[in-house]
Amino acid sequence: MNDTVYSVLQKRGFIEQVSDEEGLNKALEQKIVCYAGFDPTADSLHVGHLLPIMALVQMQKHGHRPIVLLGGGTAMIGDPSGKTETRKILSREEVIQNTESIRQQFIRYLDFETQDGALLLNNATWLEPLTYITFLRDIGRHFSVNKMLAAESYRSRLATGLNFIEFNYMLLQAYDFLHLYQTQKCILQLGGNDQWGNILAGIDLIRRMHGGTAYGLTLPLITTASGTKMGKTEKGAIWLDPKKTSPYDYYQFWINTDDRDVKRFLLLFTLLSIDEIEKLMAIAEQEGWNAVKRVLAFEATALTHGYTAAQHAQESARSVFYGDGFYLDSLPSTIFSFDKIRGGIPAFILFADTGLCASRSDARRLIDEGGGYVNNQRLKSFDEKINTSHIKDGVILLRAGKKKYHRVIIK
RNA sequence: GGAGAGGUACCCGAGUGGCCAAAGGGGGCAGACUGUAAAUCUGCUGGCGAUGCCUACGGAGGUUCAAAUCCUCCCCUCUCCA
Repeated sequence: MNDTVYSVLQKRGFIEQVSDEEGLNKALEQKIVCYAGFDPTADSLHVGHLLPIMALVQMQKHGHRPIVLLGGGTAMIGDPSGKTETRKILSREEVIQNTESIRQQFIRYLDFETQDGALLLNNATWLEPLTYITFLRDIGRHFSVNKMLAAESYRSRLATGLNFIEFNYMLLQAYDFLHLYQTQKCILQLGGNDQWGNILAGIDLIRRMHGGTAYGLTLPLITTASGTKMGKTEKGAIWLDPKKTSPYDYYQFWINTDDRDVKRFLLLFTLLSIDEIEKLMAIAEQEGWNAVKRVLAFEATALTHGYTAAQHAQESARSVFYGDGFYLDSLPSTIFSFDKIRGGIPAFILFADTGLCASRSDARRLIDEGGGYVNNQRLKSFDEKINTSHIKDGVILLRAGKKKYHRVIIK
């Protein structure tokens, strides 16, 4: 007997809370339609979105129909859940633009082509035409303000302040669920745990208006073993768009996973079977964690950027960390003219101009602290001149600290 | 609408005329140690070819030799009352 989706999701660590475990299990015996929403608040998805995506992937893998709901309408409002303060309201143009660029990114993960394949919808389609009075009468009357205020996502905001526009977010998300229930027979919503209240509101609305039954399942908030929110680094999010986070950096992000997180991440963010993952754990015991982290990084990169890009990233990493690392095109790089360095250019200016350092002052600091390298030779002074003698095969290899490499291509 | 409190760097938060590019903590970066891990210790953490100059304590003006600090107006947030 094959495992059901539910038990797979459970074993892999996808499940935080379920509205009605027994009922959902029963419902999952048939093919169902489920959805997860993604608000286009930026022009790319990031690693934080990966969990609901992978959950949808697992659903599709097990024969169910996933809907990707782009929040072109809800993004205009701004979800207060899990946020400590109101975020700035995006302009219409931004939302539309973001929606377009995010749309493309889902194609990698889900199959939208085959019959009954995944669907991609935008809630702006039905939210924008709503009229206020009608909405209040039809939908608004089903909501108890007392109940809403008791919801964690709002309660935590009462101290710091909650704007009325945000207060409405729950209604809109509930309405989305209702709409998908009516038009697509969608009976399950997946979402982050901070969405729990919003999801329940949808289930409730469906019951009140149609006497229908729907389910909700929330995914755990993924924090790393060291306690930080996953996928956020000081440089900002790890994006899924290769133009914003290169496949090489993406691969490096996964390689740098904390030992304690490796197994969990393999289960959540790769499609390797549970058996295979167990085997990898045995390998970690014998050969050390790096071997297994390479598998994690490769699999995760391949899912997001494709097999070839993952291979390139892996080769670059290997060459840079274990070889001389010169010929690798997937490292971040900048092209400079020969003229620029002909007369010799001070190292700190070069570091700043490539973007490897945020400013010249930053570059001076880095080099003063012994963290600046050219061709893997540590620089002694920030104004050391870099000139044509440093070019090897048309490239000067810069390095900041232990891991950040940058190629300067001289043309 | 009324009364009160407040807005300081990436975040929290001290500072109530000069010694303030602004204590302390967190975060981050670098170094050492390592396994491209974790933990620990040390240094750094606005910009500028730089023992100095410029910009910065919600915004705009003003007082002063000197303003994060005092005054005026404005904007925003919170608490209580309506």
